[in-house]
Amino acid sequence: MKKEKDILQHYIAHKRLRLTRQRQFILETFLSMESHVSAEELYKEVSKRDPSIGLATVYRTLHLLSKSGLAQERQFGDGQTRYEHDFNHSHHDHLICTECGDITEFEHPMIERLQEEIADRNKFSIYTHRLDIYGLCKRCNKKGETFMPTNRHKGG
Amino acid sequence: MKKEKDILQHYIAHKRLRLTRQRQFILETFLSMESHVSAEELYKEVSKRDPSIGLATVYRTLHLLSKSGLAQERQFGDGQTRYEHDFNHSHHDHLICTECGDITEFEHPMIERLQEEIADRNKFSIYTHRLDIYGLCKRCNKKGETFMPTNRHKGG
DNA sequence: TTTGTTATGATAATTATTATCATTATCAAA
DNA sequence: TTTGATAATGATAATAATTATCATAACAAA
Repeated sequence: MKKEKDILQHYIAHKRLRLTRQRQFILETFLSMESHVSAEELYKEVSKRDPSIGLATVYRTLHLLSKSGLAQERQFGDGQTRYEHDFNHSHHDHLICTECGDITEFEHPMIERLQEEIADRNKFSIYTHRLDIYGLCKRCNKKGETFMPTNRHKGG
Repeated sequence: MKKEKDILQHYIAHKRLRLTRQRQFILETFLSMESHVSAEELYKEVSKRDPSIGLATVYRTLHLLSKSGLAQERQFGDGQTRYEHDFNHSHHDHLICTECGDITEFEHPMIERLQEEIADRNKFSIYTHRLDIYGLCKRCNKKGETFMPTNRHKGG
């Protein structure tokens, strides 16, 4: 938290912006929530403790956090942009359950390595990447055991 | 083309829907274009040769093609849903240039294999997945050579 | 303080997509 | 073939997420 505030402060100073009460409070709230929040969800939480803060400011601050490296914008296909914590979080990928919406994070260095290999081969310089695997989580797998095939993915 | 039309026909019969002039024409046009088109782009192309076809029908038909397995909906982060050809196309991933928007496809069986490994470990059954790598393509890399760092990606 | 911005909140505007609805087209059965 | 039930269409209104606008307030430096 202290560290994150420093990062924001540094970015703000660098860009000659201003560190406002709202920005600090939105950052705090963002960090206190679990990752993958939408602007609307964050706004609701922020409003609880400070109803004076507007939705537009939440959107603006989320962009600011993205640019300063504290958050990462992502779309998981439900129509709204979601924001992940992006400081002191090593890169990770996602297992997304299409049944219950549960998101599990995982890391796999070897996959990362292979991606670099591909980038090199294409003279492509990687800025970031996303690997999302969609399917049924352990629990939902169990529920539908009788009629769910176990590996419906397309061969590659 | 023949095969794709058969698939659509089969799906339509199965669901007791109707094979209309519009649906056939939209499918044809979709297949004639490069992959990763948006509804708007497809509509524009369709309109050229048949201005009577409405935008809503293009949207509806794209959903139909998705359900029948001829197209796959995807979001690449530019705000609109894009549709890929999804018949007789083996699974592939994407290198997406954040500068010029160019999308290059690639395949890497080893990465696929590692994903299955992770899924197994989490008792997760894969339905599909997406791996998108964002960065600068060969050409854009060259353009900004003087001030673009070559590997801005975060370590995993 | 004053002064010159930048940020905010309320809300209008925009954009992509979906829903509505009167009219038309399809298709199976007579 | 006609017919009749109903699915599909086109035009457009509605929705939802996000962005722009703008008058007012807050900040930071002199």
